[in-house]
Amino acid sequence: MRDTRTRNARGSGANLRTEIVAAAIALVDETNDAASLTLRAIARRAGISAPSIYAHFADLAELTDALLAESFDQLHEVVAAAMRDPTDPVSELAAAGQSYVRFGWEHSARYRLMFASSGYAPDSVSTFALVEDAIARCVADGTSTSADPHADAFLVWVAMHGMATLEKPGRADLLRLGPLDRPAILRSMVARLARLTG
Amino acid sequence: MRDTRTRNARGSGANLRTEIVAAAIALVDETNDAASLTLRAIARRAGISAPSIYAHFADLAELTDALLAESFDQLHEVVAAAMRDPTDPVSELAAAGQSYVRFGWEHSARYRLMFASSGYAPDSVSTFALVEDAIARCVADGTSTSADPHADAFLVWVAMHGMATLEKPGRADLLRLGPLDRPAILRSMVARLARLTG
DNA sequence: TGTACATCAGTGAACGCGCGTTCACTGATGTAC
DNA sequence: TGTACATCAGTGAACGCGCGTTCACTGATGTAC
Repeated sequence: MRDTRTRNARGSGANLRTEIVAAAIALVDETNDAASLTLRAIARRAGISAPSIYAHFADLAELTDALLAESFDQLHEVVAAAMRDPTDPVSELAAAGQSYVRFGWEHSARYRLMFASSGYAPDSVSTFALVEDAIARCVADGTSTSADPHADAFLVWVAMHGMATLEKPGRADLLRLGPLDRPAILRSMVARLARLTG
Repeated sequence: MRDTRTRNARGSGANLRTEIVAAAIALVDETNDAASLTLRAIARRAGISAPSIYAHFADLAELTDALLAESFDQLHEVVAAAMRDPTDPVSELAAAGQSYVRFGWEHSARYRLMFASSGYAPDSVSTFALVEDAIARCVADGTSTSADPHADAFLVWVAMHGMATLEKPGRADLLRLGPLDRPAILRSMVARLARLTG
């Protein structure tokens, strides 16, 4: 790793900042453990020496902030992308839920870190808005009887968050639930909380 | 702390085990940070030397397991106690939800630790059963139209877990939700997911 | 009843480790003359 | 066109710290004779 890296050309040293954040994300995703996010481990992963990080971040906390900001951007983009395919608002809402929960499952430690300390971060507001808009379109469509899409979007979000963090594929038998149809379970939750008809 | 402690009488050295677990719980609750759970910090908090822990636990992991087991017991007892007061099943279900979520808020770091690594631990099954029974009583009562109390209890649980970990009092303004009536929000979620009537 | 002894509930010092951070430095490269 | 120099993108060694764990020990106390 350290051997293969070639230094950035003069004037483009800022590229390393992006590489460092990417290395931190790869590290927490692969170890699936937020505790492995140390400054030295991130540097090793990025193929640089530990002090090099200080040219781009004041300290580890600032690096973590950048990781979180990038992660919220990714989550928003994943959900927004999933909502582009469907043609009706009910399917959009379902796609939002599935993609959101999938992100939580696939990046478990990172997702938990995103919501660990600060409650829901300001950066999650834009993703919340996607859900709210979808419910509003369902109401306009006649497929939701929600009287308050804003409040109901919050309920849906809480449910998505619960699925993303509580349920981990492979442990279902503990509750004698049999093989769980997770997409169906999430659809049920979203349908009831967003007051979908039919 | 170290000064005030007097050693256990001969034959009751096992008492220290309980004290160590209590110290670990106090530590994670007060710092609200699972990373502060180090063997040395726990020993300091318990007023003993670090090596003393090894008489009762093979290593830090075993101590953490004991902390988690005790915490799941506490959560179960909190929910069970809250369900003893009400006289109708709908109120029982509401009380279960409120007490569960309150536990998550009041012991935030510890609650997250409980569900961090292993998904929902086997120890949570008994608490799940409390919810399932309450829904079944609602059905028998005619106050729920649930066709599958077992599956719907899972949905309710996911919602409770989501509330317990996502929503932290004091940040509501971020989503322009105004002052949130959290008990009412939780009641809405439970009512819709458990298919309560009226 | 007195005393030697085994047992129990701990302690203090030490180890090697990875950590965040600091400091003086190095070597390539664009720029001024 | 050649060369001195400033700048940039990093590096290597070192620091003090808290950590988990090991080890030899200490001192009180119950028990056997």
